[in-house]
Amino acid sequence: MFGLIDCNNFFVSCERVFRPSLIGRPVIVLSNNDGCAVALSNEAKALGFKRGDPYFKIKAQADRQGVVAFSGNHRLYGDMSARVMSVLRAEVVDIEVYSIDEAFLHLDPAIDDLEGYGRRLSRLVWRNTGIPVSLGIATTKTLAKIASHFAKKYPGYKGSCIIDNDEKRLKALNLTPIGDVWGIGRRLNRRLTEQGIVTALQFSQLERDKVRREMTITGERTWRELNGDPCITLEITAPDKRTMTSSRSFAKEIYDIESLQQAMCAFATILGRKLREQSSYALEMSVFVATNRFNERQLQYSNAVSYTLHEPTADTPTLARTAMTMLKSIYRPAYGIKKAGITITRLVPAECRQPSLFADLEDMAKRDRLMATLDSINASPGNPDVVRLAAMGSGLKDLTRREHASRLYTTRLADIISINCHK
DNA sequence: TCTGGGGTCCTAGGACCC
DNA sequence: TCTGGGGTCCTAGGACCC
Repeated sequence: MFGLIDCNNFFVSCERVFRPSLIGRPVIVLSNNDGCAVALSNEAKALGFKRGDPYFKIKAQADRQGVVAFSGNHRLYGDMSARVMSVLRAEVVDIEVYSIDEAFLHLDPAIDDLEGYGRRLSRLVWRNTGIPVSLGIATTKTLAKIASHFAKKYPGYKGSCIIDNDEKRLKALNLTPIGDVWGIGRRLNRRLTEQGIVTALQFSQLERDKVRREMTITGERTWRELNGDPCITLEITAPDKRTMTSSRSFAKEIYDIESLQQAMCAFATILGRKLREQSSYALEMSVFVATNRFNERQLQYSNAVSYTLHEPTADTPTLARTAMTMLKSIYRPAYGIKKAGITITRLVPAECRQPSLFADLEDMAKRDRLMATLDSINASPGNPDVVRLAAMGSGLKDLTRREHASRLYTTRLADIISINCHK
């Protein structure tokens, strides 16, 4: 059997662990720049706020209604996620970490009371981490997803819902709008709805060949999974990333190249660290800039340039220097840049790294050692990112807005919570 | 004034090979 | 007047996910 654990309103729940007084109150977590609402508590949803709402449009109403807003604190969320996953890993046979707030599980079919087991597992995660979760159990991943929606929606399930026979399956599919099915996005939802297919049950009763023809192999897989035919497997080890991007929107339009170069250094720093984390090297890099697409009065400009490096690299200074040079070729002083970033592609694993014919191997080894040392210093919990490129200046801090940030409760010693006990 | 960031998979069509 | 057959690789665009 497959299980799908989904953390409820994950970012909001992370904030509430350290501010329990916010439990039961409307809370939202904002995207970069305090731009959009990306996570909402049930109370905030009940007030009509939606994921994706621009904060500046809802702020007045949110303030009036006592909504507490947080800037995204992704370091905290990443650490809380790791805690949740480690609790799960200790309990189940196999686990696929599917996203920051979700994991698929292989459950031992020998367990006779899966329903009770699921409830105990949900409760254990909550007890050990403070994060409330919903668990769905079924014979396929897609059905487990549906089961988890029910577990989340109806408190009666006590955190765990199981679909283990055809009667339950058909009932659940009939109650599930087609757009809520994993694999059916906005476009397909509209197309199917136009054809009168509005529930998952109706979709599952279409002719298989027709689904294959109109929705390709991915649609057919969803169809099979809904019909109880498992064809999406558990991926226990995450494959290496094939591309990586680091990009940001800025708080204000940027006209000067110095600030953009500073941002490039910050992006290169992030990508260098991520490359080294998965022991990969990048062979190609592209840099992009864009004006504010929402500002209709402004002349629009967006451009990108890409470049093949002389040899695969994961060296932050090399990435930064390259990006800054590339930036110059697309930089136009007349345009206010609202968003910029770097994408690296053609990533190769360490064992396939081929230096150029003229490479200075000693220098390469030296740079590798330097980066390893840098990573180990910056990994220290007391003070993350102490060593960085001078060209980075204050990095993205000055260029982005984060007015409602919470603390790094779990990864920075100075931010640890203190509790005052009164008699 | 203020609108996120980071990924993957699949297919069609063009380029190119023998 | 007549112009093969079979294959791979790459990329852009569209779809999806969180």
